[in-house]
Amino acid sequence: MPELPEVETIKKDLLPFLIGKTFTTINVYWPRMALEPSFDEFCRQIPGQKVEEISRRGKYLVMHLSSGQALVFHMRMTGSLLYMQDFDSINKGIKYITAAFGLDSGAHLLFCDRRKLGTIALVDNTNKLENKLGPEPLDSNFTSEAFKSRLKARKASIKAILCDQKVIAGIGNMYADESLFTARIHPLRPAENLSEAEMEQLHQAIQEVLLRGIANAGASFSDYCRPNGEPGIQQDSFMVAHRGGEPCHVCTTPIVRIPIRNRGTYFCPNCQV
DNA sequence: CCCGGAACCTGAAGGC
DNA sequence: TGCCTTCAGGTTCCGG
Repeated sequence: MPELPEVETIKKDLLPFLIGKTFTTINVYWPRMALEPSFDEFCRQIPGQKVEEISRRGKYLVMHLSSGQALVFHMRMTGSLLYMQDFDSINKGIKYITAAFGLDSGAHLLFCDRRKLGTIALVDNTNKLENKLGPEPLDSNFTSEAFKSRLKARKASIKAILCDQKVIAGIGNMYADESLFTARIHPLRPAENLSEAEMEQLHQAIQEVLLRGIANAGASFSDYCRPNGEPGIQQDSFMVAHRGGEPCHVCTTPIVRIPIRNRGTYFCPNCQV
């Protein structure tokens, strides 16, 4: 499930192949994924546009186009972007293609999504995106003080708060669990009850965990893969995420899985208090 | 504003 | 072997 490190990896992998290239064709096989503007306009306005820049905001991948518009991708749970030098649009055994972009280089960019929940929007500006997202956890302005102020008076569990994109952008289920393990904080603790020291530990843990995720090119537990089709290796470095029943790396206590907000949450009941 | 739960999706995994 | 149920989790919407 692509979270910040996975989307950052996709961005870095695509950059050298897409910058300066122009979309020549667009085929959308699952019309509901094209959110904005109308489906017809989406298909009409993209051909002829050059990719000038690619950025990431939270879990969103943003392609800045020559018209000044932006193409905003969200992978949700099972979406991935594949870059293919010689995709012939007939059938190469690639499954779950929901949209295919042709490029003037002859290559193709494929959006593949088993569960069809991923989305693409063609927007005039990213204001709407900015309005629903909190700060970037790896930006220099995301200070420990900024983090603390966002946890104040929040009664919900710290796990739920970490996954709230308006509090911090880009953290999802896996990296929230890893951050809480690293900071030795129990996921069910109400956010407002964390001590100053715990909030500082968690602030640092978030950055460590995300940077490691990026260095390892993301975690391929599910459908996520890099644009060249290869998996990331971060899943091998996770301490608790998706490791229910396995011994904790620190104390050997079995990792526990509980639901929080209907999300599987993994933690060490001995290390995290 | 804050919080929690349902809906959107469908392949994979597990039970019988 | 095969049918059936449950699970997976990011975002949006809705009700309290």
